[in-house]
Amino acid sequence: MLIGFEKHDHAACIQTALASAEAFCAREGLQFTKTRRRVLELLLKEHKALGAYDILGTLNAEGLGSQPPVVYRALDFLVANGFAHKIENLNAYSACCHPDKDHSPVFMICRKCKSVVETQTEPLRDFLGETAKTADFLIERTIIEIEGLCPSCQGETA
Amino acid sequence: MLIGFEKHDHAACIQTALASAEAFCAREGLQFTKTRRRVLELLLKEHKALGAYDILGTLNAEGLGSQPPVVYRALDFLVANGFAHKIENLNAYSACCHPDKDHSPVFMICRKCKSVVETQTEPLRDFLGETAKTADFLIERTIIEIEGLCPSCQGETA
DNA sequence: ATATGTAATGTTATATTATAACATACAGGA
DNA sequence: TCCTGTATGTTATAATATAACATTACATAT
Repeated sequence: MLIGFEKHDHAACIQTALASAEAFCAREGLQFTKTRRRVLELLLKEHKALGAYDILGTLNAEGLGSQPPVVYRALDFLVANGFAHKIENLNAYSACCHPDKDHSPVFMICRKCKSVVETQTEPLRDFLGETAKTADFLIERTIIEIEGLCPSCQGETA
Repeated sequence: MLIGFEKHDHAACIQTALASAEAFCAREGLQFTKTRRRVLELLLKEHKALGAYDILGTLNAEGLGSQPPVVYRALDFLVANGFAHKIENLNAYSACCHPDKDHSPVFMICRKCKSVVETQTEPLRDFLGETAKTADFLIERTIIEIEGLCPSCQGETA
């Protein structure tokens, strides 16, 4: 299991994220329903991006829903509340690794194994803020995705 | 017409970009065919992102092709050679404003009017390079998109 | 406990974006 | 001329996403 492409205690990683989401929902009066929780669990399983229809396949097998709106609603909820992110480059979704902090994430995405590492970005944020200010542009969201090869995929053939 | 959300001589803008693409193709032995040129012209018309099917609609009306592969092939060519960029956030395409330089573009995208401004990013690039080096990640492409409201859309209702 | 309003879910259908696969044409060099 | 690589034409389908509307669950005010 990888984070920053390094091994880590992933079980703890999952528990922390779930507990954090649960606490946040309780605090904000949001419903952390069965389907929403399950989708977040699936996203947390590995540090990879999952497509909506991959997730839907699992939900369907588990009797939690078989139609696209089911998974898109759950994903919208998770993204809106900062528990997950959409990886625009892949049209796929990834659990958030830093759900507590207000942040503009930077993703490193391996084009080969689809592993996703999320890091932080204060300096870039400032720089982009300056850029936007110059153009009188109002920033609502920043998308920073780095596509390439993770350490373990660099050695392998093509 | 806008660039950096300001008025400019857009006719010149278009001519420069087309001439630059033409010269590049001549130099590299690439075929700047009728369809490829037309798609680039359409992308250059305004500093907005166009969807593949919008472009296809025009091509079809002009007898240049009616099937999706026609437009996707042209777009692939333009993107591969740096004449256009894909805006991942919109699943749409935008002409490149700086086709001569090797660059990692930064896009400011108005979610309301879909206007797109492309700027440059040396400092970010260095910073992302550092980040990637730390993680031993090999960068192949960087995607930086800022979503928000352009100056003229900020005043308007909603 | 019951009515009411809001949030969530179920379901059908369809829109939008993108590619696979294979056939044909065409240009330039051996 | 033939070969080869590039481009185009065409059919079909895959993959991603949303609209629209019906139904259910749930909190809470009465």
